Amino acid sequence: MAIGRPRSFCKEHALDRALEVFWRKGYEGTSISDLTAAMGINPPSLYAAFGNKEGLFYQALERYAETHESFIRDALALPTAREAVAALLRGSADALTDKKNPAGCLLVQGIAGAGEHAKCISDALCEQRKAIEKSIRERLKRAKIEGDLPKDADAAALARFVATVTQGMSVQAAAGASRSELRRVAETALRAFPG
Amino acid sequence: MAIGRPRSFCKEHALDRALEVFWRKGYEGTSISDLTAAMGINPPSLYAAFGNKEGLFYQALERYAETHESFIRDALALPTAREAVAALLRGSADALTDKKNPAGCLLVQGIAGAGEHAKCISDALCEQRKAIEKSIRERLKRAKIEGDLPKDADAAALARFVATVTQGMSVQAAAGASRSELRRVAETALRAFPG
DNA sequence: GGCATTATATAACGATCGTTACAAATTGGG
DNA sequence: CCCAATTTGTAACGATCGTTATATAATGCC
Repeated sequence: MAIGRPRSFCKEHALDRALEVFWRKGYEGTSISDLTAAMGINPPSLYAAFGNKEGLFYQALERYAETHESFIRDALALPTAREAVAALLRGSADALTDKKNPAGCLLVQGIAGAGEHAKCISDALCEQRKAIEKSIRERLKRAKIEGDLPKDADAAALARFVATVTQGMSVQAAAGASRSELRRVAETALRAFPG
Repeated sequence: MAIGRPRSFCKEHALDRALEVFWRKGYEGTSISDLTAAMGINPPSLYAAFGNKEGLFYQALERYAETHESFIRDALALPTAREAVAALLRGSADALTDKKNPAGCLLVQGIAGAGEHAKCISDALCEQRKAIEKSIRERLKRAKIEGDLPKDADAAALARFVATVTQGMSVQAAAGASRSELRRVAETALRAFPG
């Protein structure tokens, strides 16, 4: 059992609030004041619970991956490459314009001004994007083996294309593009996909 | 004729230096210190010549449009829609990875953390991106009239798709994607284009 | 009921942000 | 040659940045 004065706020709930702010304003655009206001706590509580701003961001990023990127794995689990990519693109259009969340994708919008001191953050987001692209690529490679994607298809190039389109869709969403507009982008992109 | 002590630096050259910094670090990621260091001048000279940080950014943005977006108009002037879009996508791949400049596109990377106070900047970049998308859309509409694009083609959707791909390519370039990788993205995107 | 332990709120730290007084320096006009 | 005009470098402004001392409040253990 814990000894000492008990924490007066829910850590998970506070983390969700922090994620929402980082998502909306980017890492550098978010101040400790913004965070403490949104989380309903004072700076010392934030530092005691999450280390510092950078640590808090990483934890928010982790939570983001769990709660808002899960549709990617679901999509890639579909039986064929085309179904998987279609679900990924359509799911991105929907997720990026979900009115319950800030528009766009944290992995793209969080970059903020990557002035030297935020390079670690920028790198972390970049790594996460590359990990997603890799999971798409692996799925397409498997599809070539399983036969639902032509043997002469370039899995790496197709995966990069799909990742590029979703990242572009994030820029569009942050600029105010509607869900139906992004869905049309997804359908158009699908025309470049074999099969 | 000008009366008073003459300016000791070249305004255009200084603006180019400022553009390079904004391009590399984004608006909010760039400090006045960064700017004065790169421009080789002191703060009062910067403020006398360009107003303030925001004014300087707008002037840098204008210069960016003149010097680094001209390939877009050239591409759209080609005889057919397919040639125009192909040149636009391939030209983007090349421009975004030109080693003489920061990787990526100022209109995408400059967003920085759009904390309230930078909303005007964010809006300006958004407007510029939309203007480009519109010029693509107009070009495709003309192509439908001229007959080199099918009458049932959706000019707005295609234009948005092309704009989305170029914006995604900017994210990829900023993350270190190579020129040949982006060229393959361009070729893949072209497969979604009619004709 | 003290005691160790932990979280709280207030208030401040040094650093940096964008911006500007101020005075010295350099020009053309009379 | 003095004056008005403009730029220059230095140095500082108040505000905010991320972070942390400090003291008080609230808990479980003995």
